[in-house]
Amino acid sequence: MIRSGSIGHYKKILHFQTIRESSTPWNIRLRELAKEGLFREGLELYCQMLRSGVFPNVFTFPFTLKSCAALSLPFSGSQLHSHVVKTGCESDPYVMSSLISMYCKCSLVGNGQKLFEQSPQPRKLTVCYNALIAGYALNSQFTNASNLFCRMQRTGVAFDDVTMLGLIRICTLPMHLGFGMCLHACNVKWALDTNPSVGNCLLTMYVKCGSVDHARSLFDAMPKKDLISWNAMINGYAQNGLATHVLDLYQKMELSGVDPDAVTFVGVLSTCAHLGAHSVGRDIEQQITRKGFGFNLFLTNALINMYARCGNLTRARRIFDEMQEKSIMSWTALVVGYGMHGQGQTAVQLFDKMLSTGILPDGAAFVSVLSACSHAGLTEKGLEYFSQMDRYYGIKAGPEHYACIVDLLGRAGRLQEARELIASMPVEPDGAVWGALLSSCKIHGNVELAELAFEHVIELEPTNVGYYVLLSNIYSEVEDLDGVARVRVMMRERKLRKEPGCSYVEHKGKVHLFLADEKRHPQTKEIHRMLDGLQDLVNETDVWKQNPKKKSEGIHSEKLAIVFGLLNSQSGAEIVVMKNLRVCGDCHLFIKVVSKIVDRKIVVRDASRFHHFRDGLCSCNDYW
DNA sequence: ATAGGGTTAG
Repeated sequence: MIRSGSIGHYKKILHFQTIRESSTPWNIRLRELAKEGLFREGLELYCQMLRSGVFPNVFTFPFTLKSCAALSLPFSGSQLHSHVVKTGCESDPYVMSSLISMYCKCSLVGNGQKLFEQSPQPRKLTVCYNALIAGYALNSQFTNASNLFCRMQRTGVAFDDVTMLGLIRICTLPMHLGFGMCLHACNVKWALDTNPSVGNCLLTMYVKCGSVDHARSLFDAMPKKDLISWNAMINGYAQNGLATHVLDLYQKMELSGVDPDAVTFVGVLSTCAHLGAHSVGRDIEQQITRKGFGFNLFLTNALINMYARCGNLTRARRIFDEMQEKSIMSWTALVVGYGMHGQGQTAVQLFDKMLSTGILPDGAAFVSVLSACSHAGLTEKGLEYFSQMDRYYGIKAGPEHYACIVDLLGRAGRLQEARELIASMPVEPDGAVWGALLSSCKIHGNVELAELAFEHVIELEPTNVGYYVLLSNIYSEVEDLDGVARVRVMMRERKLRKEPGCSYVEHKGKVHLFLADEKRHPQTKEIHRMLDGLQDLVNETDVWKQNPKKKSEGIHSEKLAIVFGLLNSQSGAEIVVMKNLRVCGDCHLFIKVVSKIVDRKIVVRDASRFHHFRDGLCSCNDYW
């Protein structure tokens, strides 16, 4: 393995002027290694080349510099820079652009900039401008990049499609989307005909700005779609939480004969994780194994995440244990999994083990462990972590951490403390923070505080129907019918309709989605027949008759999903229903009784923390 | 034979 610094030892060799072996075969091998992504091997070969007394030339450095950039080894990179100077290659514009790019990718934009400015004007070719513009883009320096582009035009240096790629990349914030759309307008021809990269880059820009619809129309309009186009679109949907679109597009991709690669699977797996689509995910894993992608860190982490969120912690753990190189993503994904499935102790132990391994936690890692503590009722432990965040690790708590702690205190019944914590927050509380307080008020039946939390949460997220439903349920639990009516009026005034609640069950690699009163499912008749039968049985039981809280509910989506599960799963297997708890009404008692009657375990999992529902609801006919 | 650039996880 190459250590940064080791390249320096060979500098002396470069002084000797003897007859030398040709560098050509070495350069060719270097090119091959770079192409295969074997960057460490490439750098080792370079050292070997110097040891053998072979002189590097202008064809050598681009490959080695690329390796330093890819591995983010600025020290080795700057040593290569000195080799470039020693061998007189610095006057070569291509080597210079490689150097600029290397510095920028190692976050040393200043060095790249200095190099660029020091070089005389005639030597600054388009590639040099491109390298620096891309470097600015990589380091989110919007103004510098656009200024350099202006300067390029003033100086009369031609720009090309690669210049455009750099410029488009800086428009990933909604505030810059206007500029990006101008670039799109100017580049229609390139984007569509010549170079799919430009289209892919524009597509990603739209996705990152949240304009998925723009991205999709561009995608549909591209005549030359390559693998990366498909990946960009699939991952775009995945990042914006449009689960059905991801699976839909993935299917279309397979049909159109494009071979998915590791990047494709990362997006699809993340969607499976959010949907709890365990068997789709397992299917993907088999494909991955067949294709031999097993060693990709991104992919392995995506797999762990998928299994962990789907509740298959044994499998997630096994993949995790077998990894030779773990990243913070791997640990966090597993902590999230244990936390989600009620194994808070294990989550905490794992998090502590991560710390003892020397991995520094980041903000997201703390979110995972804090939420695990809150779900498992490990209140003190959670508060301890929270206090350590800034003190030991210098991580400032964001609203997402406060939301966890409010939830933690709230579940423990410490509502006043939760409220005081919100008041003391150095950052503005967001909807999730007040929402957590509101949910806690529902658990503990605190109407007064609920009203306060509701006022705030509605100000921040006026169109989030879930909160209205939550408050209405709080009122109805204390039989405050005026309250319920007030919420109804408020919703009507704001033209908000309660989104139909939805539930789904996974069966044989397909996700079957049900709305309340859903009649479009192919098995509707059977389902209703069985549901009616069950309801009759339920009505006869003593538990049902004696419970004052029973309600004459309508046909909840989860009832349909449960019955579908009963009809289609093996006898004895547990029925897992995913449901957006915040929007759906409850039928706990019904489930409890049915579970006794049919002697099956029925698990209802909360899927509402995933914002994927809007999408699912729109296409309730999709079974895949 | 050399350059700059597009897609990926918690």
